Amino acid sequence: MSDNNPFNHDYAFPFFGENPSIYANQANNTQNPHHNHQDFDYPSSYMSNLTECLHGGSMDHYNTLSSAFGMNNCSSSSEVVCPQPSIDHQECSRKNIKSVDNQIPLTPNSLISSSSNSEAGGCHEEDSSKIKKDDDQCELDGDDDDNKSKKVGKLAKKKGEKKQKEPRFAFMTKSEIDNLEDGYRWRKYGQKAVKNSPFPRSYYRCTSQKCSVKKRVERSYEDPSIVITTYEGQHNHHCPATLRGNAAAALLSPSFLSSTHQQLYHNPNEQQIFYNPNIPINNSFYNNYHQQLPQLGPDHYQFGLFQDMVSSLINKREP
DNA sequence: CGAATTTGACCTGCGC
DNA sequence: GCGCAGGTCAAATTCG
Repeated sequence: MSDNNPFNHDYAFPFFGENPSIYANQANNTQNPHHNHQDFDYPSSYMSNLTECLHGGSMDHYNTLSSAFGMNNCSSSSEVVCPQPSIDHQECSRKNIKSVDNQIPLTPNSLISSSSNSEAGGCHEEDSSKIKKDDDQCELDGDDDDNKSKKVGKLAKKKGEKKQKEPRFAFMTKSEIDNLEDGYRWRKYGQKAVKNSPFPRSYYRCTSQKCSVKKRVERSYEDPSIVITTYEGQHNHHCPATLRGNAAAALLSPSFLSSTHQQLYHNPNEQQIFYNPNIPINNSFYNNYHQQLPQLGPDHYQFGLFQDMVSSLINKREP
């Protein structure tokens, strides 16, 4: 696993600014009517496509979302990145972390490279795994280690059957909160130390029956204020906790926005537009705010720049 | 007391 | 084949 640069793996990052200087003016301009986050003019394409993505649609929705984010050159991508808040990194630091290397791996190559069919259609990967492990268990008959064989029996999968990776959808957000309230209910099933990072990665599964959607939450070690959340799979049910059963509605609900908003204003250092995870820095944003942005031209505010930024963010690591 | 989280062990895949 | 890192399981623990 030598390459953790998501851009080398079909990842697609939507354009969320990260360079504080870019938003400095915006942040300090309390007179700006747009400074009130609740008054923001969220691009409608972003909203609708996000809704589709979160709510489970076809792969086309991922591509559509990419388009909404101005990532047309990544249409074949199965992964998209956006922003969103989550864990308290101080809390992470407090926790016992086994290994301590680090690197921010938004991901394993396996994501992209692998392909098969066992997990499609909400089929749990454990199911196929169990089959193989059961086979192994048979082979191990007579072994003395009952616990081991028991455990092994639950993890296997059929020989020659590769796990199919669900499309992933990731968010990068500047936030002190790690776990984004997205309207769905999640159960944490694991936490792992990330190589070269002091911050662990948490694994969550949707608690709804028959829904195999997973989510990973990790914090950038380069910039601890940045949280990377990755959704894998698509919900096969309605959002349990909200408005019109719409996940995006939940994500963008007044309560969520206001809580985010409050959080931002409680921290003077976060009075920047970037911190609101619901605002994509795309063409719409640029068109609306370019007068307040550094005079770099629209090209500098699109995919390429963000890619470089995130690449360095993710790849920079000490030897 | 049931649900959720924590955490060590184990599995899988990949690079060397 | 081996070692490493990511991902998952499940018993133990904590929480509400």
